Order: sequence, then C-alpha cells, then structure tokens
Amino acid sequence: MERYEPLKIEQKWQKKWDETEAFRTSEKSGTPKMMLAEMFPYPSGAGLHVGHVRNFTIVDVLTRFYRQQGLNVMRPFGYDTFGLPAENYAIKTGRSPKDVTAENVANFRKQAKRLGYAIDWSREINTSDPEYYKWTQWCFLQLFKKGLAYQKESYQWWCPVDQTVLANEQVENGCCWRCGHEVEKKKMKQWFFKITEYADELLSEIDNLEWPERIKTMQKNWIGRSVGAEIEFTITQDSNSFASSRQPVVTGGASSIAPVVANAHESESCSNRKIIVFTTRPDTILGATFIVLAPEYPGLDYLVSDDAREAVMEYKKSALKKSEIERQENKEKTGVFTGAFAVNPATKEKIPIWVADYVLAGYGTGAIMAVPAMDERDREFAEKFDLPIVETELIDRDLYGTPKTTYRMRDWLISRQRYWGCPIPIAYDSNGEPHAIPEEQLPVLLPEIEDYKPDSSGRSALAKAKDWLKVEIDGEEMTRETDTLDGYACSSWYLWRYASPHDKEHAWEPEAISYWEPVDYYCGGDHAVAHLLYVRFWCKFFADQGYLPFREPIKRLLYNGYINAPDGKKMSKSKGNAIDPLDVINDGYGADTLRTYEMFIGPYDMDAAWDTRSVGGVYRFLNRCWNLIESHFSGPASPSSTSYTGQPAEPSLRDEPVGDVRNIRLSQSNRKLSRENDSSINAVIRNKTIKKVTEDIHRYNFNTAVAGLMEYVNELYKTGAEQDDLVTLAKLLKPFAPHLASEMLEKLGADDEWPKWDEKYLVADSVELVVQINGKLRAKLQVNVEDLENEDKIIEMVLADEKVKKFTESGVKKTIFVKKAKLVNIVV
RNA sequence: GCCCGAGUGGCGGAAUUGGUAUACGCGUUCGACUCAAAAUCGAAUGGAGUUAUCCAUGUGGGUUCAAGUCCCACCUCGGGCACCA
Repeated sequence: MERYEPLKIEQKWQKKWDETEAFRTSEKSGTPKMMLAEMFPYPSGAGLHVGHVRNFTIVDVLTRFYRQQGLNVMRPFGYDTFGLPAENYAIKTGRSPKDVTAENVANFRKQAKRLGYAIDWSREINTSDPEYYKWTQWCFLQLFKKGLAYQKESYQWWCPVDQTVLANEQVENGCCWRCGHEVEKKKMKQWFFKITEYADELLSEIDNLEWPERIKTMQKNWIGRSVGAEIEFTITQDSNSFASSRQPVVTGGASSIAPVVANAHESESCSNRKIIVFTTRPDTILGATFIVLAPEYPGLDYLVSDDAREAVMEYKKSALKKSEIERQENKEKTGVFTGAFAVNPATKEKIPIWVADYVLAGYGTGAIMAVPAMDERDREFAEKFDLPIVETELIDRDLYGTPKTTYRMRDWLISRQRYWGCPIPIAYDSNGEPHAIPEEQLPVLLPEIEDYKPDSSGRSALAKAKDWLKVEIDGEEMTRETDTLDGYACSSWYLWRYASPHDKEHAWEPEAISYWEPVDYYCGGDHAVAHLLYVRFWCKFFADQGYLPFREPIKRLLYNGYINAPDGKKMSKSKGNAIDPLDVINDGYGADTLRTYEMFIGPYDMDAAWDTRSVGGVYRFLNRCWNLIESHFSGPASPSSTSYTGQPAEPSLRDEPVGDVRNIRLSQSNRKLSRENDSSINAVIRNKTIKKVTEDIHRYNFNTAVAGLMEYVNELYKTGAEQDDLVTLAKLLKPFAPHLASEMLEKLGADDEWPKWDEKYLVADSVELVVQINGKLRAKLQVNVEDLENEDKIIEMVLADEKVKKFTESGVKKTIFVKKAKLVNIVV
C-alpha cells in the first residue's frame, strides 16, 4: 500500500505530457472540433495568482471533458506582454522590458505546467515577439488603408503620471486604470480606430451571443445608441457680437508634430453661420429657449461676442482644467453667456447661446437646444441663470430636423506615448502627411534604447532613437511615428493567431481559421467592455475585408468571478492577504487539490473567499479516491473484500506499512448485502453519478459536479468498490484532478473515454412517496413504480396509512397527486 | 439617481420545471485506533421542545393544495453606468 503523494504523481505525468506533446492538435476533417481559450494573462513578476488558476482551470476542465468525449479539442496559451507594468519596472530597475518580460514568461510557462493544463504548447504566443507584432502592424495597416485608423486632434485623456493618453475605456472614475492617478484633458493629435463605424452591428448582434446577460447589458450601455435628430440653428446676423472675419483665439493644447486636420464633422458644426444640435426630442423644439455649447465646442471662439470674450475664455480655461472627478462630483450647474444669439427654427424667436460644462463635447455635436420645460438639467440651468422656461406642446418629430442616430461610444484612441508597445507602422513625409510602412518592411522593430523614461514632450521614448527614426519609403526620406499601439490592439486578434501561430505568410491561415474558429468557449473575469468589444469590432472589419469567415469571434463567454482573500477583501500583496497558488502546491497539497478546490469553491461566476481549511477537505477527498484504488489492489485492505468484524482491524492490517487506508472498513449494515447485490446497488449510484457530473459540467456547475464525485466516493466507502466503479470515478475525476485520475486509470488498465449512463439503472422498482397534509411533510411510504400510474390506488394507500389517518379524522377536503414529484398532498 | 446581481445553519454553499429546504465541504461534538498526538475510520450536527409538535431561506404583504423559487412593497450588500441631451 502506497501513500497518496501528489507531488510525485504530478511530476510523473507532467513529464510524460511534456515529452509526448500530449495535447498537440491539428486540423482533422470529419472530427468535430472545439476551441477553448482563457483571456491570456499579462505575465507579471509575481507569477500566477489564484485568480489565474480559477480562470485557467475552468478552461482546462472543459478541455479535458470534451477531449475525453472524443472531440478534436484545441487549448492554446499566450502572453499579453506589452504594457506599462513591464516598462515601469524596467525604468525602476534599469533593466530592459524585453529581458524582464522574457523572465516573467518563462516563469508563467513553468507554473502553468505545474498545474497540469492540457495546453497545446506548440501554440504558444507572445504579443511582444516580433513574429507576432509584425502581424499586429499588418492589421493596423489594413484598418489604415480603409480609413478606419485615422488621426484627429482633440481633447484627450492624459495621465500625468504615466505620461500618456488613454482610451475612454481605460479611464475609471476619472482615474488612470493603471496608476490610479487623476486624468486630465489635453488637446493632442492622436491615432484612433473608427469603432463607431460598426456601432450598429456591435449592438444588434449582442442579442445573438451566448454570453452572460450582465456583460451583454454592459456592452449595450457602453455603445449607448440614441435615436433622435440633428437640428440646425442659424446664428442671428443682427447680433452685434457676431463677426465672421474674426480670427479665433488659440487656447490650451499640447504641442503636436503634425498639422491639424479638422474632420468634416467639425468644420461643419463650427461653421460661423449655424449651430447644429443633437436631440432625442425634436418634438419639444417649441420649448427650446436657449442653446448650450460644451466648453470644448470647436466653433466657440468664432461666435463669442467681444463683450463676453473674456468671461467665456476664462470659463473655458477653468472647465478644461477641472478634472473629470471634479466635473462629476460637482453637479452644480455652471456656465456663461457667449453674447451670441441663434434663431429657433420653429418659433423664430431669438434665443441666447450659452457655454456650460454639463454639455459634453464628445457626444452628439457638443451642442444642445435647451428645453427647460421638459429636461431636468436644462430646467436647473435655466432657473439658476434666470433663462425663460416655456411650457410647450409637442409637434411632429420630423418637422425641423434630420433624423440622426448617435452613440455614447467614442472612437477608440490607440496611440500611446510609451516605449514598451507595438510600434505604429507609419512614417511622415516632409509635409507631415502620414504614410503606411510598406508591408514588406514589416515588422517595424522596436529599437533597443537606453532610457525608457517618458517625458512631458508628448512623444514616446522612441523619439530618442535618432537612427531608427529615419526611414526611406519610395525613395523619399521620412520620419517614423514614435507612438506605440495600445496593448488592446495586440489582443484584438490573438485568438485568430492561435489557429496558425507560426505562419509566415498570413496573420492567420485561411484554412486553419475556418476549421478552428470562432472560439467555442472563452473564459475570463475582466474586460467586459474594452477587450470584448474590440475583438468583436476587429472581427467584423476583417470579415468585411474577406479575411474571416465569421462575424462574431466568440460563441460562448464564461465570465468567472474573483477569488478574494479569506477576509473577503481583494487579495493584494501589499495587504499581505494574498495566497500564492504555488505555495499551496508545494505545501504538499499538489496541483490536483488546488484545481479541484477552486472548482468546488462555489459557482464559477460568483466571487468567492479563499478558505484554507476547505482546501484540506478537498485534499482528503482526493486522498480517499487514492485509497480506494490502493485498497482495491492490496487484497485484504480492500473495502470490497475485507470482512467487517465489528472488532478492531485484524493484525494483518496492522502489519501493513504506513497506510492511511488501513482503517477503511465497511459499515455493518452494508456488509449484509451479497456481492451480487453490492454491484447492482453500485450500478445505480454509478450511473446516477455519471449523469450528474456530465450534466453539471455541461451547465458549468463545476462545484456541484465535484460534490457529486464526493458523494460517490462516500458511497463507495460504504459499499465497496469494484473495477467498474473505480474506472468510472477516475474518468469523471480526470477533468478536475488529471494527474491523480491518470495514475488511477493506469493502475486500472483503463482508457479515459468519458462514460455514458444507462437510464435503466436510474429507474428503481419502488420509490419513496412523500405525503403532505396541508402542505406539510407528514409521512413517507414505499410504493411500487407501476402504482404511480394509478392515482386512485395511491390515494387509497395513503389514506390507509396509520400516520396519515391521525390527521384525516376530521375529513379530507381534497387530495392532490403529483406523479413527477412522487408526492401526495391532502387538504383537510 | 438609473440598470443588473445577490441575501438560505456557526461558515462556504445545494435545491435544474412551484412539489421532501439545508446536498457536498468546512467547523464542532462523541466514539474507534494510539502510550500519546497527528492522520485515518465511524456516528451526530438548523433552532426550540417531554415523544407529539412548533419555528426557520433579508423584512412585510399576496397568489397557490403547495413558495427559497411566482407577484407587490421595502431593507441590506456587491457590481456596472452616472449631466450622453
């Protein structure tokens, strides 16, 4: 008899899986495929976190479950390596981000292997590998060629600590998602991806996704479609304030290296003759008594009157300086009159034009018609500044405006003024016009430099790589773009790279992609609106270009909850409440215990607190699995062959070498059963367990699947376990505890094919009938299954029961028989 | 403020379609084994009570033969959005 030694078993199987490349996959025609992936990790210096383990194990359970069912299952792995943490660490320690990243990747790989994941290691990708980012740059160029990657000068989120701009999705409560510092608005020329081009489809397709409702709702809200109209308001010519020849006053703004190209929308709405407003209520136009412009409104400088100019510019300056937090916290309306007027096209009234920061520059046209009688915010503003409030009746929606749909979602800002990212494959000619780097020159390699530190110049550290900056395109000398791409760009297509990770000709090889993808299961606990929206956007774009045969990249999304510290708070190194998964393994519990525990901890999509004592409970369960096998093969100690005497264990058992099983015995009542009866009883629980575990995994109820296995083992301890029971146990256990299960199957000489249950074992001859009186449980009777077909007979039997009689002396009003629930309710 | 989740023993959590509330695990108690401890094995374990029985799924109502589950109102916690016209 051997003791359960997880570390020894796990090492054996991990070595075997590694050497045989056990999980290597290739396209197989005729075999149903399945592709699963987790959201690939950012490999931090701290190594794997228990949260990673939960995330990866969910994917692994499904991977192994479907492999055991004979599907061609691909489960790749990758690392999202570009980004600020590596660069900041490099700045702090003086080491290169490349070296630091390489170390972290090696550590993550080693740790993932110690968890026994069924990963196809030939499909390992790394976003900062030039072989990979060559194709990220290729993707960028496709978007650039179609006008979906463009430059625009506008006010952007700027993190003064990280010295870079940020996308809307990376600003959380007015703070930088990385360093937590308050962000500012800064006028800069930046690169954008035109995600708004796909806003409609991104929204309408959400309903067809097998994704959690809460993620779908978040995406819908994020896209925020509003149907309304744009209405033109003419600025009054007789206004003394108006002068079309006046030069604009330049305010704010950061240096930019290329000339500003105003887009069509801006030049139209900042025309000096009219203001276009967006409204969802064009039918309320009769009540529009003033116009409000955002402080950043592009045409503001042109229309402001001389008298008001100073006050307006002062207001604009202070509004821009205000952090977003201040703007959010202070809901008190502020604003100033511009001195200009416009004509309400419906009433022909001359109405004043104001500036106020409750109007947002980035939404609609940055200008609204205020209807204080209808809109709470406008009313508040009107009351504060004593503007007219006119009660109004509604008119035909389409009378004065042109129908227009607007989205809350803005275009995706993708340039970053940082070193450790994918270089944007663009160069500027002497006029400052951007040109694509020819595809044959890709990848644009990230140059090795000495000093990664960003500065306030608004340019990344790449600007210091003087030689690298120069590039010749079509015989013309040009200057390279020094910004790098947002890391989310690198992760917007990695799922497709998995299909052909080493292809030199394509970002993804057409046949491989159409075999493997879209991804069947994608699992993660973050990025509900950013990454998960971006991959959908790129998918639609590349489908339109003919590169992808599907328009949604992810069929099913599993959004797992977090694992918190034992105190219920978020785990963090600084608070000292973090659990290191490698410590749990090395303490002797092993990877199987860790994996199984994290599946057992609770529903996968709910947050859960770590409980060290419960880890021990799962270890005991695996130990009991092991002991069943050991006693099966070690003769006298076997639960199924040891005769129970009611006395202390026989001497022969005491003489056994140290074995945790030596006290396994059978309860007296169960020993009365003959061998034949034993196995028929086991057939029932065996089939029940197969059904439960299979169905639970299909429903992602991993916690109850493990509970079902525990119950099964408890039963086998009582009844004794035959070969069939042990083989079934090992097969069902394998997705959760693959090392132990592999060892068990090897000892049993069995394969790992997923077992099927036979319904015939699940139908018993007699069943327990529940008897309620007035809805309260009063009795239980054994009845024959065939009697359930005969309601009269059942009721007769129930009413004849002694226990029931006590309650029915005063007469029976009504009886209800529910066959499916095997229940009778008697109303007295 | 608006939109989602969730609230069940001492604790984590089960209960899949309205039908036996508390599966499974932790903890606790008792017993076996041991010189002893650990480990292991077995038993018990929602509360009150003399058996009967009564009370328990955040609170208060309602529907129903029957409610953790459905409806109405409210409370608490967590998450998302937050002047989006």
